[in-house]
Amino acid sequence: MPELPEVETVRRDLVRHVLGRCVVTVEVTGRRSVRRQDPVEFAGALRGRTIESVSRRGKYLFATLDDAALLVVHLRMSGQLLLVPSGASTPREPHTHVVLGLDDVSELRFVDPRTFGELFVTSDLGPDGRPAALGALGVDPLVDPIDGRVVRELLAGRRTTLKALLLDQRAIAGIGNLYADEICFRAQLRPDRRTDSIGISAATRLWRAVVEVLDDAVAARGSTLRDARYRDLHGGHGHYQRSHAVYGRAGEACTVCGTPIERARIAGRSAHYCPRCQR
DNA sequence: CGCATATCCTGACTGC
DNA sequence: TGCAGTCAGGATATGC
Repeated sequence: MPELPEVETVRRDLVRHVLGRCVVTVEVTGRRSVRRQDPVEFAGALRGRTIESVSRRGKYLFATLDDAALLVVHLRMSGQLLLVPSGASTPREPHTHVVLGLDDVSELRFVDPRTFGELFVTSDLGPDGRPAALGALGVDPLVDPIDGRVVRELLAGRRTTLKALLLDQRAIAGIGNLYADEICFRAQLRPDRRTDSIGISAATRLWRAVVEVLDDAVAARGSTLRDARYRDLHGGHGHYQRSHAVYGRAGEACTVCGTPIERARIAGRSAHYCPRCQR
């Protein structure tokens, strides 16, 4: 499931391969993937536009068009953006819902079996330059400069579990279930630890873990799990799954102390942690 | 406020 | 082997 590192990997691939490309054709076959606006309006807003930059905040991708509108993409659970050079030769995968034909005869395809993902084009931007239609998005650990004071405010500002805080996109944007668990492990903090009980040194450790885990995962081009739901722009796998310490490892030995990794339900999600290394 | 739960959906997995 | 049932999760809405 694409989280910040996977979305960032796709963003970098897009910057490399579709920047400056003009959208020539737009085909919407999956209505659910373009559900915020009329597909005809969506197609009209894209056709003839050139992609000038690609940015990201949390798990949202934004492609800035030459008329200053934004193409917004969220992959949610199973969405993939695939760039296929010269359209006719490569058969479309099942669940291909949107196809953008580009002026270099490549195709940008949106494939999404579970149809939770979505695309839309908007010019209605808030004062922060982000689409007004999106809910509040918190700090992006790889985009926003952040100091210890901000981290302590985040932690003290709510009485909840660490896991719930990490998953709350209004607080921190980009972390999902997998990376939340890996971050807690790296920070040596239990996912069910109350945020208001985390002191200054642990808070420092936590933020270092957030940035390190996400940086490492981006360097590894993200995590592709057994279900192979995440692919990069060219259909390739990430390999950060090889570095997972806890996620998906319930019952297996902790890589540090050998204690079996436990799995519990925290904040409505499965959580994996080492009961010995994490306090 | 915080938390749980339901919703959307399909594919992978589990258990009989 | 095959089939039915369960689980997975990102964002959002709603109820307690």
